[in-house]
Amino acid sequence: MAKEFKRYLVTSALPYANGPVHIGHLAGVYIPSDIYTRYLRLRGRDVISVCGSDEHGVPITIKARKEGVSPQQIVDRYHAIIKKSFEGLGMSFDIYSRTSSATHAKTASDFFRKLYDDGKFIEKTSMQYYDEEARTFLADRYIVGTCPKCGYDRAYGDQCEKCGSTLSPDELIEPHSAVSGSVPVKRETKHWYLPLDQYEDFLRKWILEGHKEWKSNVYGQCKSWLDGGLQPRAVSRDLDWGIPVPVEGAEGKVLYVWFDAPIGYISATKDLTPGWEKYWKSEDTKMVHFIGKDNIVFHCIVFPSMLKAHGGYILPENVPANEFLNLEGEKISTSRNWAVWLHEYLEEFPGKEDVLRYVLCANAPETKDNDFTWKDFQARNNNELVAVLGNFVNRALVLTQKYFGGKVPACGELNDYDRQTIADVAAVKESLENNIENFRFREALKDAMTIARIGNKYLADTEPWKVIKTDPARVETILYVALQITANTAIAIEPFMPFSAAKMLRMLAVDKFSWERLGATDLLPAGHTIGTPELLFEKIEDDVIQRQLDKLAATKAANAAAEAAQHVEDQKDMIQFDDFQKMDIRVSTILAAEKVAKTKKLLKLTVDTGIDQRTIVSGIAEHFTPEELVGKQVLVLVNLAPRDLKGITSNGMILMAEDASGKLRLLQPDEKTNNGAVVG
RNA sequence: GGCGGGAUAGCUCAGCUGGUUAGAGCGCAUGAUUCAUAAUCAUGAGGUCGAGAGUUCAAGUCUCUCUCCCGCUACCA
Repeated sequence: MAKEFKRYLVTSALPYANGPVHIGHLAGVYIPSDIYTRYLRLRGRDVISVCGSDEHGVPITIKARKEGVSPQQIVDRYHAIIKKSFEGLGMSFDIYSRTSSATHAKTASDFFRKLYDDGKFIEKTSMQYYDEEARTFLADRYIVGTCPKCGYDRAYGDQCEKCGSTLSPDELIEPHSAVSGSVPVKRETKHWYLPLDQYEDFLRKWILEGHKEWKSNVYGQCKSWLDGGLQPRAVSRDLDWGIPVPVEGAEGKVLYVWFDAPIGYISATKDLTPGWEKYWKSEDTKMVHFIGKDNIVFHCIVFPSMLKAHGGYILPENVPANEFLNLEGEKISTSRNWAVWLHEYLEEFPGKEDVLRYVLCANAPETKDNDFTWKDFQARNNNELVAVLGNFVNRALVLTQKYFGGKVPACGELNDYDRQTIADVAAVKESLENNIENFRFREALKDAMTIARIGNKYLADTEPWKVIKTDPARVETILYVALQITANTAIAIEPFMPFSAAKMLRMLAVDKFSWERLGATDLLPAGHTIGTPELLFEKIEDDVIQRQLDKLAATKAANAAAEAAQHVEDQKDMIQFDDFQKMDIRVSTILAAEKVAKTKKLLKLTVDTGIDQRTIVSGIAEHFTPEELVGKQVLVLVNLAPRDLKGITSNGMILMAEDASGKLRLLQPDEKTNNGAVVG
């Protein structure tokens, strides 16, 4: 049932070049991808691993504008940082490319053009916001206004970063352009859509029937999308940063970043090798996409549909998406600087690349979100890498130096226990391979460590330091076996910890071992002289960990300060007394409150305004329970135009104050007052 | 709200198509040991498998309801 493949194409999600890479990216995508790739290489398979920076899209242009530099300067900066830090961690991409390259521009452009020429797109015109002053269409994120939910006055047209609500530009109060500050107008614009609905049958068959072996989070998500019905998806944008839509009359339009990014895998392969086509167009190539869970739909639904529409390309065999990694119990956030940045780690922990690789693999969010803590980092280093792996290697080598002057002793007759130990080591191979090929890297890493554990036990049980006094010949055999186990360890840890594996080879004075020899007992021939033992890993002391924790605490304090500062919003524009007089605010009493069905935030309130009893729908269900509201007096803006929410007409607005943490408070008279009392 | 994923020893996780006393690593306790970076080895104590119902001779494993966490999604003044 398992298909045979002649070659492998491994892709890793393109990091978005508006910031450096952090441990979340590594644990979710890059560490697994590198382990997989290195493993395949060791086995002598034909494999290439491609990656690169994703350098288009709106957020980069916003960041550039904020800093007063060009988008190109932004991506140049982060591309350099990311590329260098990946190298520092030992990521073994065959190529790390970028989507601002000439190859990519041509590849993506040609790809679009082919689909266009073959009539695979549908064209649609729609009304979009347009900035007349800057003469440009505005992406949702370029429209800024007041959030209708929380009142934050710098909410974007697609999302409010204060309260996290998803928005559409139409919902913003007083929308204005982030480019010029002018009030945008709606104007007609044409875009190209990929009719995903036409690929439903194909996707259903391919994924739901053909790939039941995919991870449950991936399969489930795909099923959810397919069952919900797919919609045509726009693949172009009105923007001046990106790859121009290669069609007449498409000035000012570029390819949607999610259309061009996955094509980046193809262009990277082209830059790598003239023989790129055999990796992308031969059915006997196994393509695997390593991504995070936020990317599932693009890699399982959109990109495959694009490839299918184009024709001639293979589809991914598997898309092993990981969940997310948290940091010290909180979500990693680039904007809030809540992260451990790879480039900083490499500077602060020189020579400890493998420690990070080990910890992130051992704690990878393979089945659910996980938490990275510095304390766990320290414990895994000290109790596992130092105590189990480093210690075993050290014992074996030091004993060899001590008793045999660094020469591998001859192997005498093996007893039953020796044979059993050797068999135990050999047995690890199958499990390890099986786990890696099925993307269970945590388990695979455990397997690799098992070899060192077996080694420690072997030495404890055979006690060469005692036997040397009575039976030196037996010690020769014991250390011969122990050294073979050491050599086996070096092979097994290579995909996970390449730096340490290389160091072990140096200590053993060996060039390389082939993976296929894992389990062998003649890796180091008798008489071979090994090198000088060094420590493979070092203990990490408390003060080092404390420094990292202090750093995070400082970040937290800085964020809190920034939030507090941000909270006191600028005074709004002056108004005249008459403007204020227009507002009719009354003291009212809440008579009844109930949750609006099928919503999370809405409460349907019945209030007595003194004027009448009326219904008001308010988005406060996350802050108040219906019970605690009933009987309370509040201030109500009663002459606000009615608005329908979830089919219920809301006649007015309850006035609230929001504190720095986002919590809402009711405003009420300090003493019970008659309903209908005028506020002014 | 809809959909998907997750909830198993103090911590991080395994538990395949339901079947004897629920496993591993770390931590903890006790003992052994000293070649080794006070590392190692052995033994042990820790779990009403998120809550509640149901199907079954038998459920962590199937069904339903609920709670919490994460993601996607949605006309939430």
